[in-house]
Amino acid sequence: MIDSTSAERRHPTILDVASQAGVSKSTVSNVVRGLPGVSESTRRRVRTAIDELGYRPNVLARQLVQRRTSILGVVVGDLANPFFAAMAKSVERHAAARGYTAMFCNTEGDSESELAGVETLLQHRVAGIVFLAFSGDPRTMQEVLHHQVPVVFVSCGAEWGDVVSVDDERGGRIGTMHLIDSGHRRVAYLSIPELEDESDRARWEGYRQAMKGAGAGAPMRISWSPPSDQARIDGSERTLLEVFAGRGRVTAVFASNDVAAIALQEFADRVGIRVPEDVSIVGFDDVPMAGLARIALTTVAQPRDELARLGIADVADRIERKV
Amino acid sequence: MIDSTSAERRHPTILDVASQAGVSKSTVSNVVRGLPGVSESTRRRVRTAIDELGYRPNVLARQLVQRRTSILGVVVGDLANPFFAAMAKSVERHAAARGYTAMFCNTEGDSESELAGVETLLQHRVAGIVFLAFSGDPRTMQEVLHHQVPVVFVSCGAEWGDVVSVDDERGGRIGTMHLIDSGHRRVAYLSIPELEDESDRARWEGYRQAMKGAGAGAPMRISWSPPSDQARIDGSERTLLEVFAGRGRVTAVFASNDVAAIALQEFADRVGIRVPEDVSIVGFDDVPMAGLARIALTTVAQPRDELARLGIADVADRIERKV
DNA sequence: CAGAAAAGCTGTAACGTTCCAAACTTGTGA
DNA sequence: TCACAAGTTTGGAACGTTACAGCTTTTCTG
Repeated sequence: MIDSTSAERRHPTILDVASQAGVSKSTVSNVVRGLPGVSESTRRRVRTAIDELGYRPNVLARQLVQRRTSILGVVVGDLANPFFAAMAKSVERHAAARGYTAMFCNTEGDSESELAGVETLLQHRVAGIVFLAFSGDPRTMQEVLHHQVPVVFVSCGAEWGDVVSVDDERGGRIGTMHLIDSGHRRVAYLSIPELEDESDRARWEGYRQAMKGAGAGAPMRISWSPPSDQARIDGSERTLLEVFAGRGRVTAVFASNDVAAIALQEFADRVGIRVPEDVSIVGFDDVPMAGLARIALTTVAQPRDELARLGIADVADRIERKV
Repeated sequence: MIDSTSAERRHPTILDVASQAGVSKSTVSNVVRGLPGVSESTRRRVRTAIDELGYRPNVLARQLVQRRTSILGVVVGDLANPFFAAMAKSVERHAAARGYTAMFCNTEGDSESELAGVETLLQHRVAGIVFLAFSGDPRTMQEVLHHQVPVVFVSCGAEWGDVVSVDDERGGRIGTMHLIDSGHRRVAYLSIPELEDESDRARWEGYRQAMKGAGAGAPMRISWSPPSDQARIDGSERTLLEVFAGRGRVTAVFASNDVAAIALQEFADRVGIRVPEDVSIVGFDDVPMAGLARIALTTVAQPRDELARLGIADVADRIERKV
């Protein structure tokens, strides 16, 4: 028995509009796309039909025949990380402003998820990809290169494709110099293993240069994974603790990013090290929460919104063949 | 003249694979989708061809014929807001786990962008929509209802559609009770106008009940937009200052969300009000940064990840007609 | 007023899949 | 050896658009 009550209403198509308005689908298509060569009266008639039926063009069909979408893939490391969140927001905004829709994929810094995410994006035939984080995995690179999709790396490094980013090396130098100028000699460099990438490398380089140039102490690199369970001090933390105690202790830290800086600050609080009395911290990125009064964190600001704008402009231009 | 050097290589299609493997497109389709009824030898041959050509099925075409996508629209208020960021991340993760790709649109709390965003999602024929924020605009409602797309509101209210959310009223009551139990009588309720929604209303209701039930002072509502320029104290802040000074001053604040709580904390720092000595603050949401040691904020936790899971499960089940 | 040009409109062929009924292969038992 | 079933494989019709050549009209032009 046919159940007529649950008759599934379907999206009206361009043909429905065409017959309702008494014209051909081509004409409807022209009206929808705002092309010239349609008389004002016809245009009105079609518009009315569209409103009456609540017609919305099927982007999928459109994109299938045009062989390109208006979707931009965005690969992000961790949406919950304030830096990425702020970046993601800007990217979304600029993409929308240029007529693109953003499709995000979160990698958690894991190259498997990154690969899976990129694969999904490519299957959706995204017009371009914006990397806000990149593991460097060659498989991902292969995948992207093979599909010849315009790619831009924003604020994260790669040895291929366009890169839009602040001068990390310079930033590293500036931040470190700030500490040295404040009288510190023993300045350590702190990074989080999960977030180590090209940018980190460049910042480290800037740090090294500054230390060397100023004749300060030997460069010292700390790679530390903040524990998720903040309850107790584990082995790695005991080691960390030594760095700030005893002879030749470090008096200042240049953190590769604000997340590291904040984690360190928090660690210091926990174990009774005072900031900035016992140790000074400078971060990188200037994520929103770094500005909170109680987290007195000196930081090297990144022009996030500008980076996002440039990144989108780059892919968009290439998609639209303007370059 | 034909420029053969820049010959634009195109994505291989199912037909390319078919001829390479010497079978029909139907067979390739069956292999790709892992359907039974294909001999092992054929399956292998097709797989080889796929690898050789780097074939990736065109999701657009697939979805066009199936008349449904595996894209989930996610409407979010402000990606840079830690609460939404954390939520968005969970949503993305759970969606991916169930085979859906998330397409975000950021509304900035503006109902025009919300409408535009939803329209875009609908044009992309998303399989469902998850609202993490909703303005209540009837036009948005109309749009969604007309297209009969499964919708779920996570942690934000609406008078229609499914809602997954914590019991805001109860949360408001608990948070307020906590303050009253600590001996406070004059407890104010603080919200940020831009973030006022159904949830806020319910929390306010819980607050009111607690105040009334405990025979504490009269309910007092503060609606305050934290200034973006934190440099100087403007008019609205002068008023706010009065609340915490003089006779009958407020000794505790229940903040509608952590963003408000943190803004208030920051304000207090700036003008020299000590927390919790001079005033106690309880927030709602438990956003990641609220846990930072130096921001000693009491907060009513939201089971973010659980909410996200439930939300996704809800739409996904409905999309898949399991419900 | 013929002929040309312009304007408006339409029909058909893609786009790359899935779906499904029909057509082949085998293998089996009578 | 034949009929029949089960297991494979296939061709063609969708899906809802856009692109574009071609067909009518209408409007100029001399």
